[in-house]
Amino acid sequence: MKNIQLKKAGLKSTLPRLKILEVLELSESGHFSAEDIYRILSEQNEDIGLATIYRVLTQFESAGLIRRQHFGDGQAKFEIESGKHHDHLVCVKCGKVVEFHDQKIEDTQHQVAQENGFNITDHQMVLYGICDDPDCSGV
Amino acid sequence: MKNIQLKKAGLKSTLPRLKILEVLELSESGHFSAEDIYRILSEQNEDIGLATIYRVLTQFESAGLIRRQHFGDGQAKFEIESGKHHDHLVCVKCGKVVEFHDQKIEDTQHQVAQENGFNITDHQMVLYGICDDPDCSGV
DNA sequence: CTACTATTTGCGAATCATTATCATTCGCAT
DNA sequence: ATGCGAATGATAATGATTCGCAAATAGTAG
Repeated sequence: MKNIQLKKAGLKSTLPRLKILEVLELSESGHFSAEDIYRILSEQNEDIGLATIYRVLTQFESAGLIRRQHFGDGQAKFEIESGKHHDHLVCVKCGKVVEFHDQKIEDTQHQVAQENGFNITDHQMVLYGICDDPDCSGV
Repeated sequence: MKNIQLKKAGLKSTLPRLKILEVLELSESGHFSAEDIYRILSEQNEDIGLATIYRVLTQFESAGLIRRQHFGDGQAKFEIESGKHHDHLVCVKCGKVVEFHDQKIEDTQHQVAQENGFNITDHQMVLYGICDDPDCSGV
């Protein structure tokens, strides 16, 4: 279970860490801000301090359990590290986030980096737009 | 000159605006934080308040004179809107920023968005890596 | 099971980038 | 030169995130 995951990551199994991991893993949508997690846990009557959430998220990130994303609004979003690299489409109206992967783009990115003498360590691509949910494009 | 540019943008020609535009246009590197601009102007003994710089940058952005970029460090970077769309390579060691453009990637992005029912309004792609400056990859 | 020590947590204060407030100053048409 | 609305500067306020430190806890040794 989750306590094993934490052990592997070199982190003591504590209630806050288990609960936070649970929230991150449970959802489909999967892109949470620290504040989101704080709110969700509060609703479950788990009184975990916001500072702890930030600390734990940073530890999870270092341990490679999660990834930190920036979508242009002020706050960082966190998602489980699935191992499968992907990029994001973000709806600027409703905030919906869709993941996608395109090998052609990935390959080209590396090629471009090489041409410019860069050794790529990471990259981020976010496409902003309006999604086709009736609530969005419909209005 | 620059005061014409400001007029066209519907902005009064004032000293702070002229000076800020000057800084943005003068440099090669071309990616400044508000703080950078504040520091540069201070060194020229132009005592322009930081609040004004933020305000003016926001106005320039709305007017389409400049673009706001987020490179993952906390602060926004601003660059002159050249009209030619491009993306960025950022050196995580020395902070060097290189611009590039690849039509193949652009086309694919639109295609991906379409497949997912998104109507793209904007996008951002940043490749992070280590550049080939001796100071960087060499050390 | 109990005691011990190093970690971890919680709380509030601190920090950083950015924005808002508001009195003063400035640009520009009269 | 005058007047008025827009722009500026200094500072307080905000939102996200981090720090500092005392109190609570996990994992371990006995």
